[in-house]
Parts: sequence; structure tokens; C-alpha cells
Amino acid sequence: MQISDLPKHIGETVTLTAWLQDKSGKGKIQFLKLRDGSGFVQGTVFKGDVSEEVFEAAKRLSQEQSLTLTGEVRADERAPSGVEISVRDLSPLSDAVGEYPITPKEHGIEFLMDHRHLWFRHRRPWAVMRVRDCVQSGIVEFFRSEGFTRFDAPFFTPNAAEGTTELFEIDLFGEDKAYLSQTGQLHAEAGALAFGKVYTFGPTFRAEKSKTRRHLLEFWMVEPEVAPATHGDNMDLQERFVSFLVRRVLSECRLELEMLGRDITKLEPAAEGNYPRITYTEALDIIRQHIEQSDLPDNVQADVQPVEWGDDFGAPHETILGYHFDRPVMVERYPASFKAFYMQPDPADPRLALCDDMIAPEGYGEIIGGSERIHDFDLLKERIEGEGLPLEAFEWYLDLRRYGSVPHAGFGMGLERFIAWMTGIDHIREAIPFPRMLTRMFP
RNA sequence: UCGGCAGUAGCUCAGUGGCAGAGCAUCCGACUGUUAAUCGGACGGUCGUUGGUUCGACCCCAACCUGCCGAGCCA
Repeated sequence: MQISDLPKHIGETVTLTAWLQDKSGKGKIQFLKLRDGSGFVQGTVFKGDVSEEVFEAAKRLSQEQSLTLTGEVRADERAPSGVEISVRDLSPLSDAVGEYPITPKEHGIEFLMDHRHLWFRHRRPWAVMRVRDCVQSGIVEFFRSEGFTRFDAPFFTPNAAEGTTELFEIDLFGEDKAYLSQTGQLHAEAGALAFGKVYTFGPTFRAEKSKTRRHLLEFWMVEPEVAPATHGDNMDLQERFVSFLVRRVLSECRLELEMLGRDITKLEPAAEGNYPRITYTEALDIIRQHIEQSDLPDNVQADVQPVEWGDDFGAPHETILGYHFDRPVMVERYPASFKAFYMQPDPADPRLALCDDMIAPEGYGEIIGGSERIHDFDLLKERIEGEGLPLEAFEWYLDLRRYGSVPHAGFGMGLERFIAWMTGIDHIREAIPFPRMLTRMFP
């Protein structure tokens, strides 16, 4: 029997294996806060209901000690899950624990992350990881239902895909160098031209010395790629994808969101779709308006820099855009000058790229970056050379344009950023089981 | 790399140029409805490191180390 099944067995006598999360004793009654991985429930041990030995055993239980117990499932309004167990019998499975590090009081983030391997047992990380699982399985389900083939990209790559970002270097037996992949996109393009619709889903690595709530050295990214597809098709797909995942989290993770204290009304608009689509130039106007009116939260106001047409947006600018809308906003057609070399130019204005970023509301920032890819052989070759990238390394990529090229497009979504937004946590290090950061490689 | 803040008991923190503190955790005791229970007792310290000022430094000064928050970069 699992704790999550108890509400279906009211009035029955059941046996559980569980851990003691916390206990409060009141002389002749012991309240046992129990957890078994599937959920949480309180067991009550009344002195008059059990033998002397069982009551003494209950009194001696310590936090995180494992035990089996038998008792009657009882509906109780005072219980958060609606049920309690009146314990009739119990016996410890492990020795008494003594001092367990994570006490029911408050702790600092550094301490909790040092004890990450134990922290999962507690409500907040437990709930976040359940949402992560829901999102991950939702990703697979969504793409399956849309006829995509999962097509995983290698982690070791020979070159910098985008040239700009720093890569982790791997020593290949002292002979050659390889790098940890920062994107699966180029390989996904090969898949798209063979299978039509593909996606990669796995960890990716960025050697940026970023120390913010939005960055990890190792994070998970899902990257769909579709051929043929236009920039507009790409944005349609993004909206269907994100709104699907939000709906899934809202319907399957109600309990988890409640445990996290997430304000669900803030997520409901994103479940509906109808995401606004604005151009870079329009976004610039919105940002400047807010800066001028000084109607921003203090922390944003303090960090924000003025922007000119042609500048990339910084994190505070994206935060401003996020707060401006009640659901994700897609900002499209950025100046090509600060975007990746493979992005298709806008035929209406070649200074712009046919790309978009999706910015989540409530300050969660950019969760998606996508674009239509250059399908013309000569233009792509010119761009690769223009970036100063080694042409030989990209011959295979150029082959995709050499043999039956079509317009195609795709995007990448950062899994942990999406989860952070869903769960309302303020740092993505809590959205992955064991975060890898500049200052965190342990446990 | 730059800017801001911090480091004192296992944890969260207070503190003053002159004996090192509280709450929680742990252990012992009391208590029949707790939700971070309450009450009484016990246990618990290299005050980040090194150097300097001083009769005397946890406190003042300098350097360094570590972490947190943010910027840049990005998902």
C-alpha cells in the first residue's frame, strides 16, 4: 500500500512502509509525520489503542527512521490530504537516526544544496522533481502526438556550433580535442531532412561563468527541428508545445503546485495559448516606455540599462517584457548582427533574422530561442566564412543544403527554466536533481 | 571578469575594544489533537584564514579564501 492510495481505502486496515518525517509527542499521543515517496500522511498513536511496547517504540522513533506500520485509514478534516492513519502496530526497520541534518527549521540554500541527496525527501524539492517528471514525460508525449521522431544528438562535438559561447574542452587521449555539446541543433537539422520532424532531448553544456538564477553549466534542452517549415510554422509549434505542457502540469500536478504555494491563476493564461507576437522593434518601444515611466520593481529598475535599436536585450529588459504580458510573449525578428550565423534573413528587411525568443511572464525570462535556418547553400557558406569558422568542419552541415535543401526551422527550450516558471521557484538550481554550477559540483 | 552583501554552536542568527549568547536540532523528563507544538533540564565554540594596531581583538585595519545576490553571456 502506498500513501497516495490511502484516500481510496478509508475504513480499511492497511500496512505501510514509510519514513518518519517529523514527530510531535503529547504524552499519551504521538503524531507521526510519515512519507513513503508517493506522498505524505500523518499517523496517530494513542496510548490506549496500542500495547505498551508499541507506544514506547513510537515514542523512540527519530526523524528519518524507517518503519512499517499497520493501522486504520480514517477521514479527517484536519489532515491536509484528508486522511490519517490510526496506528495499531508498528516496528522500526532501521536503527534510530540520532542527529539528522535537515531539521524542521529554516536552512540556508548552501546547506540544503550540500545535503541535496537528503533534501529530496522533503516536500519542496519532492514537489519540484515531480513537476519535472511531468514536464519531461509531457515533452515526449507532445512530440509523439505531433508525429515527431526522437533523434538524439551527440554530447561530444568537434566544433563550436555557434562560435560565440564558451565550450568545455575534452582531451581525447592527448591527440585531439573534443567539446561538450552546447546544442544539438545542427545534428537535429540532419535528422529533420531525413525524418521531417525530429527533436533532441538531453543535457547540454555551457562553459559560461554565469552566476545567476537562470544559469547552469549543465542543463537539459529539448530541440525540435522541422523540414519543411517556415518561421511562422515554428512559432505556431512553440505556442502549441508550451501551452500543452502548461495544461499538463496544471491538470496532473495540482497537489505539487499547492505544496509549493504556486499561484495557479498566474499560469492559467499560458494554458490558453494566444501568445502575443511582437517584433524586436515593438519590444524595444515597450521596454523604453517602462524605463521612462519608472514603473518597474526596484531590483529591475536598478539593473536596467538604456537600449538603442541594434542592441541585444539584457536580462532586465526581458524581465520588463515578461511583466508586461500575462502569458508568454514571442519576440521576433531581432537584428541579425547579434544572432547566430545560421539564421535565415528576413526577406522584408535583411538587417533582421527570422528568429524569435519566447519570454515567460513573472520575470522568468527567456525559455525558448528559435529560428528559421538558412537553406541556401551559397548564403550559408558565406556566413560560415564570415564568422571565421573552419569550413571543413561544416562541410557535412553544408551537405544538408547541397542535396535537396528546403526551408526548415526549429527551436530550443531550456527545461529547467520552464520548470522554474511552472513551480514558481526563484532559482533553476532547484529544477534539476543535482545542479552543476560554477560553485556547485557536489554531491 | 565586474559590482553589492555575508562568514560566530550541527542549523538559523544576535552580539560588544574587557567572562562567548538565543532559538531550533540531539539526549533526559512532563503533557491526549500536534501541524516549525509547549514547558523544565543537559550537551554543544579554532567567532572563515593570515598578518597588523592595542595592556587586551569575535569586535578596529589590511590582504586573502569561501559563499550568496546581481551584471555581462545565454536556454
